[in-house]
Amino acid sequence: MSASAHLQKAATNQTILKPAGAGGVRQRQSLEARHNLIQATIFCLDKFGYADTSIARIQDQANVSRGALTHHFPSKEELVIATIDSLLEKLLRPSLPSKKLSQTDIVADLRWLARNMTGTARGRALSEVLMASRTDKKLSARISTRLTDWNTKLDEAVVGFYASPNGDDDDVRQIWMIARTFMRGLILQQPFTPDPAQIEQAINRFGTLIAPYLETRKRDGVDDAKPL
Amino acid sequence: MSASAHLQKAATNQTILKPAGAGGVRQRQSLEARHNLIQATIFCLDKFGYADTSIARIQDQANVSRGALTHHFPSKEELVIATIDSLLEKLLRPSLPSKKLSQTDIVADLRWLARNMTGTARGRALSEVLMASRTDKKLSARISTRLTDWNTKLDEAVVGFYASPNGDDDDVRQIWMIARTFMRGLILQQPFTPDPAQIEQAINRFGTLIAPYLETRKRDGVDDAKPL
DNA sequence: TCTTACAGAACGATTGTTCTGCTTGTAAAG
DNA sequence: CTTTACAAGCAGAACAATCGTTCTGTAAGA
Repeated sequence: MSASAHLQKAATNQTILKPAGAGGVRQRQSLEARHNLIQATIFCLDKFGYADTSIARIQDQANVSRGALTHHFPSKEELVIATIDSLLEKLLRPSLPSKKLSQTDIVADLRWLARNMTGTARGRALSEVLMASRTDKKLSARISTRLTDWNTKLDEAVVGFYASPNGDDDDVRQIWMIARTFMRGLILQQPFTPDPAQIEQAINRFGTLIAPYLETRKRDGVDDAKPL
Repeated sequence: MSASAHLQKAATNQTILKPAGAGGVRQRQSLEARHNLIQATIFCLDKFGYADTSIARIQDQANVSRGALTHHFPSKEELVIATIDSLLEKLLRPSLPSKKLSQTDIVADLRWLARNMTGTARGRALSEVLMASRTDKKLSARISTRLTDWNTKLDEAVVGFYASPNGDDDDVRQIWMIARTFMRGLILQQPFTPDPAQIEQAINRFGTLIAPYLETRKRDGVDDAKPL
């Protein structure tokens, strides 16, 4: 079975029209195995870095056999792609059952953003893949459209929350693109600035820098995803 | 017994002119080999990334034998450390024979900063090592003091060029720390934003964000290094 | 019965390190 | 200045370990 077919199958399985909880023992186990492998990949990317994330490490972390892994993901690249898909989906629509957008405190939103990008295993794992994709052209070719699409979706979500004082939505997009870039840089800046307090202060200060150019938009009461 | 043998062979050597002021032919060759190996390492880090920068690739790029490489650097870690030292030194004191600090145009300085950190092989190579050091604790332990020291030196240089309107030098340090973080983030943001023009616009915009909080200090005419 | 899900051995290629042997610059000894 | 001893510089084979992939065999749900 080809790799893309695998992915398509996994995607359609999620929207299968079956009674909740059912869906076959076989299918359920398979999806669970896939999920475990992806979680293990995220864990290894975060803990060992992209360079030292090997198939053996992942299968060891996921507690599955080598055969099971290669069955679900015929190559390492497929596993990485699937992991990225999982990362992007989770990072775009995080579970926030109780906490909502602060609306009034941009700095608080920035802190939330920083926490998602540098304070979680998912955020750090994505950074590892992003850095690797810079030189791995084969990987880059397969994820570039996903990343740009994701970025666009993010921009649209942000525009739904914030507005520019001069009314230009592109300005909002640019400000938040700068914010995201700054957050990503924190991962690389950390070795230079080991003091967490200094990092936090920088985040707060950055918030005051961009705050004058952002206004909170009137919300419609929809519990949308947070802007990342 | 073999002494006379290779002494006769040694007589076939061409006479080498000693360069005036240099410390021996042997030493010079050795330093040159080290330099070539470090340059090759930078090249490979930039082109192949940290994960795919192997000893074989480096020795191939530097056109030296495996024995020569292991002679100068007994382990890969030593080579990486030496490369980092070279990178930090070059990045702190770049050669700018004609161009000087603009003094009046902060955005121009930011562009120069961005070019040094993301537009050169050295800057990208350093980013690769920084990302790798996040999970490689052995490497991190060996370079952490170097990095923090380098960061401190950078801050001092920056304070020599810029001042805060409120007179607080720490504020200048913080602003430029934010600027450096933003620049580092550009490397990770690039896969999301492939359009170079958009990147450049973001840099310019970022400059306008921090410009109100920076004043150019009266310079003493010293041709110091540019702040990075 | 047949396909899916999995287990695990085997594969060649490549990793970084260690080792042996040869060449050669250098400096002390004559 | 010549001779000689020696360590530094270097070439390359050999090493075990690990890489990702491919393969055959087995169990079980559909």
